[in-house]
Amino acid sequence: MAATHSQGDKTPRTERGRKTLRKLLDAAATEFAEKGFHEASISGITRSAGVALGTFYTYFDSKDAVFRALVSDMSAGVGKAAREALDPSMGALEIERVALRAFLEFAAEHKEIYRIIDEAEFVDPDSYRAHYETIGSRIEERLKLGGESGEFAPGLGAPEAWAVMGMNVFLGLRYVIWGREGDPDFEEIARRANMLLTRGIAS
Amino acid sequence: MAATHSQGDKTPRTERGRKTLRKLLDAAATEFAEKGFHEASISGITRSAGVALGTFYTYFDSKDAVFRALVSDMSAGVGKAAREALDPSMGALEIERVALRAFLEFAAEHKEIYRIIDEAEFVDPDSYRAHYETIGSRIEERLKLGGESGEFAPGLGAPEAWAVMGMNVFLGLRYVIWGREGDPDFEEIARRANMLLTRGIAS
DNA sequence: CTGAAACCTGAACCACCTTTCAAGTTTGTT
DNA sequence: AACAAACTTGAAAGGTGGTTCAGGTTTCAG
Repeated sequence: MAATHSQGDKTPRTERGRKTLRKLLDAAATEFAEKGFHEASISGITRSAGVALGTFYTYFDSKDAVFRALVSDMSAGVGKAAREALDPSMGALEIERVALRAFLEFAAEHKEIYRIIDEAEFVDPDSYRAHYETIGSRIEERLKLGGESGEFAPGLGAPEAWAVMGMNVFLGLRYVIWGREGDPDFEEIARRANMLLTRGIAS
Repeated sequence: MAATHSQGDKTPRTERGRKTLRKLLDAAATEFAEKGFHEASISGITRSAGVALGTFYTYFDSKDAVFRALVSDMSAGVGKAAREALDPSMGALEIERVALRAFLEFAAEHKEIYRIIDEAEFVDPDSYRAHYETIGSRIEERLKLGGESGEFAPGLGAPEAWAVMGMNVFLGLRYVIWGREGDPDFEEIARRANMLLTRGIAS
């Protein structure tokens, strides 16, 4: 998970620096995911990264800053995972099914995301909102495209996009983060959600 | 919003005590909603309630305890609102539409809910999970009932229930909490979500 | 009326953590 | 080799805010 931290004259200039930054980011992801933003401590992060406390401030201005860097990294990661799984040659419904499965798989490999994105609601509300609005817009575009091609009903828009996004997020919460023994696998979940999109739940 | 705090020998025994407890709970709801759990302070709560700092500990064991009391109150409130809006004589699809509209309206009147429930993920994970699992089960039951009556497809279960719940929650987030000028009204949102449930999004 | 229980008060205690900084070490370039 | 810039270090400054407590006030049953 690469660090694309936009601002700050804090970019490392030597190999050693880049390695330390990486160690700090990884440690921060773990620490925040395990304890949440407020319970997490800088000293915990630096200890787990194996560097001194003061080193942290060579790379980040504050606790908030490292959290923000993490949120934008993960947000970008989700988008990337979806984009890579998709292929414009797929049918519109197929695209939605594959996107959901890719999201579930990504979440399974990065369970931290839920905690970190969710906590952004409190620590960095703008990023939180931006995260969901970006994803929502992307879904909305896909729905509109499907409408134009005749595969979807015409007139679909933001409400349907947010409905689809909410569906996906909650299925991830239940079956990935809170997954239990005997739960259906991701393929099955994606199939059933896709069925719902295809024909609804009416008989 | 009544306080049904289960445990603790902290129940007030006099009229004055009951009034103070109420003031503290109301103040806490506002304070937590405005600032979030960690930014909120006991002294802020007591100041806003018009009592001394120490008084807080006459009624609650800790900051966590008052938060937990609030979460279970609000969780109960959502359930109550849905139950009151529903009527067994309605058709299965109609029930889902009305439940969503009732939820949106309840959320509009109690915007604190989103912040407080969401933050429970970090402060009181068990309550958070219990909240969604309770609601999910209730939806699942409705879907199964609809299946038996023939109005819904047979074989609907937890995955569909969580999909519906996610849909509802995200529509609330986008159109109630983050509502913008020119957004469709709740009736319209509920109608479109219901359309999705009725026939999906395929043409 | 009266006394015990309930309730209220707010200063002080205390534990915890972010952030700073001055001094030392390493890296990479000339 | 030699030097400046980059990097590291950890003690300590500086703040915050939850929690306690001893002493005062109010309530209400008897």
